[in-house]
Amino acid sequence: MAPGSTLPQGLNARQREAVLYLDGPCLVLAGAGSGKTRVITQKMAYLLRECGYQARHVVALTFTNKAAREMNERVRTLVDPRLLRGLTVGTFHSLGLRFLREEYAGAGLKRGFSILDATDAQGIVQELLATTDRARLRAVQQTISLWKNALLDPDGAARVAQGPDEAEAVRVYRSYEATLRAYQSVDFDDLIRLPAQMLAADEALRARWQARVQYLLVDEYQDTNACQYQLVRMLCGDRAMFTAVGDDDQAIYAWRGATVENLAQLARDYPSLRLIKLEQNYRSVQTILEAANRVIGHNPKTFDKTLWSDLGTGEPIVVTPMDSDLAEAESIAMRLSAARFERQAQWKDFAVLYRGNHQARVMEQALRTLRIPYTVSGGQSFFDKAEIRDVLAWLRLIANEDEDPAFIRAATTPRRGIGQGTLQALGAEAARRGVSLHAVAADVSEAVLPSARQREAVRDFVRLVDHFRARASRRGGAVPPLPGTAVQGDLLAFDPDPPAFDAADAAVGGQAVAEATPAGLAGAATGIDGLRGDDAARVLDDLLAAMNYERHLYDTLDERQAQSRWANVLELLEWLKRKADEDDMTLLELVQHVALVTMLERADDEEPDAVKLSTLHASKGLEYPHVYLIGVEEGLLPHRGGDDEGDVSEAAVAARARRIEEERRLMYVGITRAQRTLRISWCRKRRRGREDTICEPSRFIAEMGLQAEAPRPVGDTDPDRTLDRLKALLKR
DNA sequence: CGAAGAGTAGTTTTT
DNA sequence: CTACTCTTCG
Repeated sequence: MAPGSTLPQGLNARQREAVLYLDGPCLVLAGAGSGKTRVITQKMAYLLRECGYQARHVVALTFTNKAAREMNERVRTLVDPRLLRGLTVGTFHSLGLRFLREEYAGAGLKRGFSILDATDAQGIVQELLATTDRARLRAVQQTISLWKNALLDPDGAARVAQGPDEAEAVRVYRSYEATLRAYQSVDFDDLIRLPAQMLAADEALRARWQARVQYLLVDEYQDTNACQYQLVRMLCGDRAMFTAVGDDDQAIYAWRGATVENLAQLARDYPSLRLIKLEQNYRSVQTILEAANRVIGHNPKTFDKTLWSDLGTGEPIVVTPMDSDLAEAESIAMRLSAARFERQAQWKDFAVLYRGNHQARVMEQALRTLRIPYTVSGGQSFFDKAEIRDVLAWLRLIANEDEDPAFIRAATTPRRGIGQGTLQALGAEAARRGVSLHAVAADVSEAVLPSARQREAVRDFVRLVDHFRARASRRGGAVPPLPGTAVQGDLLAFDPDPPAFDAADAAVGGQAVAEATPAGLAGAATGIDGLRGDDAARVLDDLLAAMNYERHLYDTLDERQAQSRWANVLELLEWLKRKADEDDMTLLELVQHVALVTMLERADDEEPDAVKLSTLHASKGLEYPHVYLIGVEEGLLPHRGGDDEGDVSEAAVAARARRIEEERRLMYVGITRAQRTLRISWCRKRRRGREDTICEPSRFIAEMGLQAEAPRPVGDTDPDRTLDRLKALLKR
């Protein structure tokens, strides 16, 4: 589109209103498929091109990297690149990280603080709880996370905690926070909580950031939690120049602290809030929308909203009972083949959606036997793979030597003579002195480790780590600084205004209050953060060589696995080098960032022609011509929650009802992914653990109020004949 | 200390 | 069925 053409374009009246409204706070209730991304991107374009907003003053927040990426791409097609410099389109978490990168001192953090992912955090909780009971571990971690997201500190949590389990969780919460601080680390929740709290507490800080964020757009607003809401409010201030876009019917993240009430709360906090509803759906045929409307009609409504479309009636929705999950998968695989042929469609026109990740397994198997190409969404992320964590542990340790989890991982993989016993001894001493493992290891004494052999192993390891730390700190052949030397320089990749920070405060214990003086940054690229560009690439290669990691892989695994893992490591290296270069980030900044990133970036070349397998959660925001919704049974969808079945107390009943409502919204999300056809299946029998269980069809199927379709399994003969042909083919 | 083997438990959703 | 954990042995 030629810059200078009039915006907005190709919008309906409501969408247009949402884009043009700039007189104050604005809430857009955008039903599924009603073009909300279009509204946000067009509004950004409008702000930048027509209203004279500078890009660096406009911030758009999303929940997922995927959404952020998509928005970025779409806005790039609308606006001249020169006007986009400094524009922020990112997740809440990445904004929080950016904030902390500048304001770390105010949070009591050092510059090279680490971000612990869920796995790291779980390790800490496990240690504190001294249990390996998986369920209990998850429960406690979850509870702590919910408290954090509700802006409750351990004292606050103690006030609301009930029962012995929660009392214990409070205890763990307290130690957990102390541990994070000792590691100079933050977890995912802190990335939002800390900025929100700091902004609330410090007026000058608030003023500075409010000057920076002059217009804020928030996507998926129904999924915000108390922290995120607070952050939004603090960033907007009384000026309240923001647009929030959301859909209460698609709120599916209550389990991680999101509160739909934030939608209604917005109207209370901002009486001048302009409410705009988008109800025209551009995605689905009427049959599908009607079913979706009927299902969601069973939920109590905050905002009334009825989707409609003019895309025609469409084919009826088909519900099929299956004998087992295996039969379901095989049947769907065959149907997919048949349907692709009959409809002259592509594989990527089909999606199979399910409640839980584990359901993908059976489906994958069935697709593989029929040689149907597929991609699975979610699953374990690239950065969760063992080999990736192994390498990253080293980098993290170099960036932040206080981070014990990284120390432990790096010290023990590959094996280098440091095992349980050694670590225990180091750990005990570290606890006694209140310092990190690295600090103990750096000058390990005979009193701590009696065995000379162990001491030698530890010393070798520390030498290696320190070697790379020195390399990382060195610039142009200068002498490496001593350990503990203050880190200088504040090079930010994002070019924010004004450079909110000077550098020297790190030298005095990190608590110095920052003055908003424009920092003289010339020649400040010393210190550990200075590692960038070509240096980064060289150090990475050397580090990997020093780790002897490839050898380790081939020693411990069979050829095939070792090969694939090594390939992953190389890919990580390439990615790190490329990113460091592209985003002009230092390697160690990048290492921080990695916890937040999924490697979607490589999928951007072109998406392959493959059937999409996805959880319902991960499917939000996407659309497919033909959707198969599988495992639609009581107990799975709605998922049966905790074990408060017998509990008839008012609170428990209410909690159960709310859970069902959320599951219903999940069903709604699933239905509204479909553009043209929707097939739903459920299993009479399902393997659960070691036993088969009998299943009932989900109540949501009845709630769709479909035309009383006769429960004939051979309802459509044509595809079935194709199925038989395929079966015969397979036999041979 | 570490590797190989046997047993056992596990299945919601994600930044 | 698998992936992970705990145990035992070298």
